[in-house]
Amino acid sequence: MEKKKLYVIDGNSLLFRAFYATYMGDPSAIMRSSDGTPTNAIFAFANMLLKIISSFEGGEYLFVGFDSDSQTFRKKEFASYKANRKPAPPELIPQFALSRELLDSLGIKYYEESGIEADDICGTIAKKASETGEYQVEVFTSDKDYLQLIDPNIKVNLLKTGLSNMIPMDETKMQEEWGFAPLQIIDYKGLCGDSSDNLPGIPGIGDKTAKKLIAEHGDFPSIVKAAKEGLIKGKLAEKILAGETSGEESYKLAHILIDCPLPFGLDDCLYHGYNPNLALAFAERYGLRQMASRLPKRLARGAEESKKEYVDETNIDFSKPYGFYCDCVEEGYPHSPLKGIAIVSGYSYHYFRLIELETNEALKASLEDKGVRKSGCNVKQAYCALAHLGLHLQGVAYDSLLAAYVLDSNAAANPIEALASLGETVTGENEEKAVNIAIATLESEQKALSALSSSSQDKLFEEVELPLTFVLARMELEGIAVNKEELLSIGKTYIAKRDAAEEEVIKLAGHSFNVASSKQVATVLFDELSLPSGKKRSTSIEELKAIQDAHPIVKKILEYRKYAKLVGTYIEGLSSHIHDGKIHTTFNQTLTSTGRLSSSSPNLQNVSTRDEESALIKKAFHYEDGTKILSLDYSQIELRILSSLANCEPYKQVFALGHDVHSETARRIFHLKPEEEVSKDMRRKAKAVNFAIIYGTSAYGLSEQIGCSPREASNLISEFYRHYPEIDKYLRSIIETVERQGYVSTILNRRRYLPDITSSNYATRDAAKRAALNAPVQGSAADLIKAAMIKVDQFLKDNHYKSKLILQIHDELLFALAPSEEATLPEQIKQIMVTALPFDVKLEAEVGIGDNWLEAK
DNA sequence: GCGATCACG
DNA sequence: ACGTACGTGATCGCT
Repeated sequence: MEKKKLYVIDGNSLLFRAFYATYMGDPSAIMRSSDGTPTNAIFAFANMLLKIISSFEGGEYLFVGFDSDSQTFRKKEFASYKANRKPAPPELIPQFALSRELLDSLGIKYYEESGIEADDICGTIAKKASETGEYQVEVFTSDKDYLQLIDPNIKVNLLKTGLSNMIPMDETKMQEEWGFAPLQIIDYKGLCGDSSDNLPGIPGIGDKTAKKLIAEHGDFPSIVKAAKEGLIKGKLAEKILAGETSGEESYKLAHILIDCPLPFGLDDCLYHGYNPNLALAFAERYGLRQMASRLPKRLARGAEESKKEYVDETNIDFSKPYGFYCDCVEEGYPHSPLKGIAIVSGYSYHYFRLIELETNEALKASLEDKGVRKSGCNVKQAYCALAHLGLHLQGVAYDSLLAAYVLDSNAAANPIEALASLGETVTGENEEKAVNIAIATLESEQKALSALSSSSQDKLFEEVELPLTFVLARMELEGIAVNKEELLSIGKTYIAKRDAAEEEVIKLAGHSFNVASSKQVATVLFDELSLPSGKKRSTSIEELKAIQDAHPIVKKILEYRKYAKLVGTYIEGLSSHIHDGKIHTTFNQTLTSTGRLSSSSPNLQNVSTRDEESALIKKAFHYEDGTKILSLDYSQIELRILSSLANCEPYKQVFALGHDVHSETARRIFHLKPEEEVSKDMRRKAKAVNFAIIYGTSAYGLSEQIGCSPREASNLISEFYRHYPEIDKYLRSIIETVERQGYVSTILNRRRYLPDITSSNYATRDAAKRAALNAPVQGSAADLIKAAMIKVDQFLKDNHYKSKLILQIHDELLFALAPSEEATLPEQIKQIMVTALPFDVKLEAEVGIGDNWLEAK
């Protein structure tokens, strides 16, 4: 029989921890809501609670116990009890009341009572549950007294530092760490006391002696008895007898009550989920944006209070602002046909089916009227869907999908989850769902816009992401020309080579098997041919390259893989997306956590380019009417941005002088004299060092990359930092920032939240650190090219150029270039690109023009 | 539906 | 002692 789960939290203990974990020693720097109320402890406390309830699957019990501020029996009986305890810091005091509000808003049961302490309440609840035998109890506290509660049904999670670093203690762990049973912590406290509670214990007895005495005599009374009877000798006995009274007092005080009469039962602790309206109102009132975005939506309870009634109304006034949602056959796929459009104006709504839309001139005119303010969700898809009907969507001032993404790039990429992150629950199917998305979009608008403005992200939203969505829509609609016959003819040579390689592999193996199966490849290589395998019997490129000289089959397998990939993904994959001579990709604008775009169906951002033979695929990308391909590529964009963000003069100087950055890094880290040449190998290593810096340095990773010892790699990194100390300083400040505020920012205030930065797991936390180091650089590069795309698009439109922006590949823009514009346009676009954002470093872009994509590079 | 592999910046 | 560079998407085999 599965046991029920009960989580018991010592509220006071955790609030103190939460406060100091986010305090940083400066009262004026403390996190506050807009009205000045300190919220740092609440922020961390909420995160901890949300982490716990996010793991809930239903049927869990959760309870928080608090100290009441008035007298407790302990204080009454012992004047000195907790007398030395510093009063709570003034910034924490208002947060005690807030914590109750927080729990109410999350629907979590809590209790406090004058005269008893949190540990007695928690102890009583925990033991009550344990005694039924039906519960597994998890207690959370930083107070070691709680260890006495441990039994086969109760675990105590002791918080070490901060809130996420905790040690789960059970009977076994207790024995290992303390050398005695849970209940003996009381005897221990009687002997040693507890300085934080001002309990003296027996003066002169410390940790070691206490443990020894407990091991020899068991409990506190027996120890005193032994001393009296002369079983304990000398100075130690004297100390025990002299300190008996104070020890007795400490011993008594260390007992946690487990039988307090409480006016509620275990059933009242069953967690039923939270009311999203209450929880979001709380988060909004105190500016706790992260809390809003982290509320697990599975646990949201249907809002009890009656919502304003929306009515289905065909007669909508299309001249007033409205919300809308274009309902397509396939959600998120812009080329998918429109089924209908949901419109919400005031408290009226209507779902216009395709046929109703096509015959409603007022609605069509209004969609194209830039004077009518509209709020949508996934406006890029709407723009494309309407464009297919010949309608030019204008006047959109808000997109809830984009707003959710700007507020938190970890928020989901689809409408339902994005709206959930904005606090709107969307239900229903089909037409009803479309209407509800439009309603939720309208209802999310005010709070999302004010959240954007309070996080200084309003410009990013209004001037970058929203205008960009229309640029992307037009790029998707425009597509790129690809000649299918040429693509397939290039594919024929790949197929021939793939099949030849396959035949060879089978021959060398001595029997037929599926070469495309890595599992079967592993069997052949490692079992049948007994070739040495790296870890985990991996057959990845790196592992195979390492053993390619051991047997001729290995190179043939690599060859097979290369051509199989080209045929499967690029020849067959791409040609299936060619319609009427063009490929229309989808740019996902709300997917990546750094701010980059991604491309899918098909992905045109990963078309082969690195080796010549594979890059031939790009030859098939060309126009039939003389239109050329123009490619503009930012050079070393991430390194330039890093030098600017870090304000590193010597590094910026490399770019200002137009020097080769990898060679310059090589000169420095290998201590070359001015007249000495940079060897190819040095440059290769220096390039790897530069990348290691952007990706978050790890000496081991770098050593694997360049094939040297971790020691040497570590030296190279140190040398880099020695020459570019500002970069060292900047990267350290990034870590400090993410640890303090939980997120990092780009030049345009794009944020990346990294909740894993507080993980108790080293690898998880370390990965979060590397992501934090990379995000401002990768994200600012994304900001730059997005700003450039909007400006270039505007420029082409303003000057009636025929050339069109057709692809973005992170640091590269691809255009369909009208031959008549070849002479002047490329340079003008380049100027726009290198000045799109004011980075304090010289930016460069390489221009390439050709009849096809390969030639343009 | 997921892991392994490999394509890109 | 840990585990080992950031961000993506498509295809395949396998369960």
